[in-house]
Amino acid sequence: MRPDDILEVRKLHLFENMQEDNFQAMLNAAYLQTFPAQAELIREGDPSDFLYVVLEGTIELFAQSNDHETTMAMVRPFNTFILAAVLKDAVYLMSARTVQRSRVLMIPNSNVRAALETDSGFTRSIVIELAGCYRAVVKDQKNLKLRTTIERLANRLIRYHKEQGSTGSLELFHDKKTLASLLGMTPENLSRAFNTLKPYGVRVLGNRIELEDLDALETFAKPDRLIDDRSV
Amino acid sequence: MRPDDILEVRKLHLFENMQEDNFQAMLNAAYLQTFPAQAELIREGDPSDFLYVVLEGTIELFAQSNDHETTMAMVRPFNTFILAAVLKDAVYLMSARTVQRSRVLMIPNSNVRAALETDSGFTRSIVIELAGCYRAVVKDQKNLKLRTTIERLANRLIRYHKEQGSTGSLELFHDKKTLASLLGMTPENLSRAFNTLKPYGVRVLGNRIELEDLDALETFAKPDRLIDDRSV
DNA sequence: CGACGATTTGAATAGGATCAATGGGAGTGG
DNA sequence: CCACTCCCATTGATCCTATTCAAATCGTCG
Repeated sequence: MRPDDILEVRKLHLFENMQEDNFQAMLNAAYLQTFPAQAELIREGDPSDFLYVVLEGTIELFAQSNDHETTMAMVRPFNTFILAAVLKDAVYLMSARTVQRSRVLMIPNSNVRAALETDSGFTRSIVIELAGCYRAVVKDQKNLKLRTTIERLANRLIRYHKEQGSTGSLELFHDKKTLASLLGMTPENLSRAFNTLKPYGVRVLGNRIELEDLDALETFAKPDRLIDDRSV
Repeated sequence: MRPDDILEVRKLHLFENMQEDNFQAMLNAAYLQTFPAQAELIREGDPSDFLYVVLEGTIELFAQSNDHETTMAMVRPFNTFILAAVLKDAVYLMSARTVQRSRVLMIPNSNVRAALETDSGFTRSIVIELAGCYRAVVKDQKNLKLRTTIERLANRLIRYHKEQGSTGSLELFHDKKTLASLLGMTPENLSRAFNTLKPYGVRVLGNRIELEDLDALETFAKPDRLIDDRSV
């Protein structure tokens, strides 16, 4: 692993409270890998072997059952995925593949659990990270059960817009197909949903979306901080 | 708190790895309360103040937004709820009310976090508990996104049947209205879904459901251990 | 240029929601 | 004890959202 990579990883929330020697030991056992787009990293049902930390790129978490497939989440730097499976030493509940070329830190299962036992700073970080993951899924579920598809799209646009600096326009960092699945609808429906939002100033230019009347869109979308605020 | 209550609490997974003096300190600060049916325990959006452990009865976790309300989960003994909010010292994402008269242990927020710092056995239990909660919600979400309402009902019946000892019949421990909301459908639709399952041997007798042809039902439901098995 | 996949549009359908009305217990008060 | 009420559950009819199927368009890449 390159020295600047190490410095970068060291600064992640997950590791910042960790003792230096424990950190070194864990890093020695870990792999830093770069995957091309569309690479399958893990498959649901397999026993967990690594904790993954996304350093660059985008990872799609998805699940299948019954001949259907759905996108569960998109993981961006600098977040982890599949943490719960590692902690419980259980099988993965979701599969993961890269969307773009991505750089990923892979920490063997046993090393994570060893560090958990010996390093209380790390344990604290893990607890916070895991609690954050839990709350994210709960928000997702509220989103799914309490809103229509169009409301979900509107609120997602508002969220991405804010995350990208509220410049009046935003970039979708994944396919519309994937966005549709993430929001729990079909691609055809997503396309129609965009049309429905046109009167509220939503303009679609490929992967770039312009929000020309944020007030109107927010009035329609009724954002709810207990669903949409990632920081809550 | 009565001595036999203390013994009972001591045996919970969450506390069994805790040091005796830490356990005593925590219990001294905790409240053991009995609530009548339909009592509201917490409201979403409020800052977290207690970690709750259900000792007896049933608690409904629900959420509201946009004039709609949905049941997120039913918590039965001996599970905790609202753990993530306590750990992050954040506001609750869900509200909670009793379904039946229920006995609940309430541990103040600060005591949970103090014990987390000082007792590594407790920390380990918390991590496992939280990871379990996370995986439960992920399964719920797969259930919602990958199955139709009828499939969800069929698999839920199979699950309850197994949990209650596979005797050929099962008891719903909550209203059909609540079950409908939990499964993400309307009460009217639940009623129709039961009718649709009649050819597979599902007989409804008030709160008691008899499964007269489990094979047929399972063939229809296609249970998936990565969704339906609570132990995975 | 041609091929392929992604996106959009259109038409038909299905699944589920809503609205309305009825039946059925459980609890209440006379 | 019985009538009354209220809430839950069921049933029917209709509406609406979203899916499916089909086809056209667009853009990208070789």
